[in-house]
Amino acid sequence: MPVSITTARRAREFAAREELIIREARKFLLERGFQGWNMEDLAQAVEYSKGTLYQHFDSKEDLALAVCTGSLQQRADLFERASNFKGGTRERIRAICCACCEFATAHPEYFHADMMLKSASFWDKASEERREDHRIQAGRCWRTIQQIIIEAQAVGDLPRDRFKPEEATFALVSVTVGSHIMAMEGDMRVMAGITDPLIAVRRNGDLMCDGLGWKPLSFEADYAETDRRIVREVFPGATWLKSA
Amino acid sequence: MPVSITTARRAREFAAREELIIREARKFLLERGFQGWNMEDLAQAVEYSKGTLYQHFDSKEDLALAVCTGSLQQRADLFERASNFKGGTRERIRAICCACCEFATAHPEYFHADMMLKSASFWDKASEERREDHRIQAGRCWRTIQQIIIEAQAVGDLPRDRFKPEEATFALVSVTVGSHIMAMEGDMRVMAGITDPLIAVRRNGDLMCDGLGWKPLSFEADYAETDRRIVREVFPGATWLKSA
DNA sequence: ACCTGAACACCGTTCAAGT
DNA sequence: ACCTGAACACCGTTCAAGT
Repeated sequence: MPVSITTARRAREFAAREELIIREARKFLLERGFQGWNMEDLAQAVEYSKGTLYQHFDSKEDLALAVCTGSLQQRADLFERASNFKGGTRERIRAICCACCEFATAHPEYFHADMMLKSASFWDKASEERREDHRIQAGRCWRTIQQIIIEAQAVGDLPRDRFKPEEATFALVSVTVGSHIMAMEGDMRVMAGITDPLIAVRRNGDLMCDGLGWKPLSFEADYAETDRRIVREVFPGATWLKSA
Repeated sequence: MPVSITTARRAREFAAREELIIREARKFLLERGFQGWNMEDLAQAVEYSKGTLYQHFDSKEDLALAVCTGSLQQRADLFERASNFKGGTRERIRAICCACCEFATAHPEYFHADMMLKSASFWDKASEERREDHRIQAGRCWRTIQQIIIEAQAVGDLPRDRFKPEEATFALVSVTVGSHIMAMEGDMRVMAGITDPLIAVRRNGDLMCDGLGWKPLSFEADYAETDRRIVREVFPGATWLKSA
């Protein structure tokens, strides 16, 4: 038997096993947080030994980063899908905010995990390859927003003279991430009188768009119908709009 | 000797030792992150045994939370100082943003530490007393912003009909926290073309105020002189304005 | 009454031995 | 060639012994 056939199958099986590990690790991260499980638990869940886990991942952190990158890839997919929504630039950026909601609903563990990624010593313990993978997906998310902004400035929906496109992108990314993080905290929700976190996140995105001068401004137009169209055309089956 | 005199002195000495431990732990957190040191290291640094550390703190997390609460208290102090700035409501909220810069300069470890606080299993490991202390200081920060917003709505600088005060407070808190977090990341700074993170944070705060319709809007007025006044009157010796 | 540090427990990681 | 799990290392936490 030619070696190449065997090695190809082996490579597929190896990749499939890696997927299995990541899938189980995602469940653990979601249900118990990074500290709430150990490599022994995970080895039992995937029915391999601890040693085998380390054939795939340099460290527990490396594995957790792989989980996060997988989620981030889906986030980027949703962003790109949203950016193709047929509508004005402000409606399309609204679709991106809806993609955030869709993502947050599908990956409720992600923002907790994202906090983990931002704690100091985490990245050092992951392999350069995984870090690069993460950077690629983060870049896709960034560029999707950036392109809508460039287009909005080109067609005159967004002022050209007040800021560079990347400043606007940074503002939108910051407010979205910040809102998600803040809305996760119970105390914060009480103080802010938040009943539905995702509505609060979309609202803040809206306010930032208004601040950028992105026409038509949120209080000059009624976007309720746009939201319904976004759900219908881009995210059928979405559950996060009903209470809006 | 009356017992009460001795116990009073003991209590003072105990409190002083706790301060010492927190001070050294802050240095470690700043220089090495939560994982970068152990209780043995800290015991040596403060010249007590590990057992003594546990007379003060339930766990390493409990101690780290105490460090963070200490920082947050100073943040709240700066906020309250800033809110007394003599000027319009929009100038006063600008002073709060400057307080954030002052705080970020004095406590560069805080935002990394804050990420740690938001990771899942952290709070469980801290004592209820420390959690309550942290909540109190967070509440002070929140209320300082909230009061300026209420005042701004009362005097007509801020629309009354578009949102409740707590929605506006939530928006401002979210964008500020989100901007700090995002501006910490090297990749993000490159993509966003950020040279000075604190300028980017203030800029985003400005854009959110514009989005709220907080008059006078940032592009209708020149706040450069206000910034200089804020530094002169509230934060003399500040280093974060020069490059603005 | 207070402090100490040896001992314990837990878990991430490695690697010699097995198939 | 690949997998295993005992062994190791590290460190947070406890508590019996000491002063």
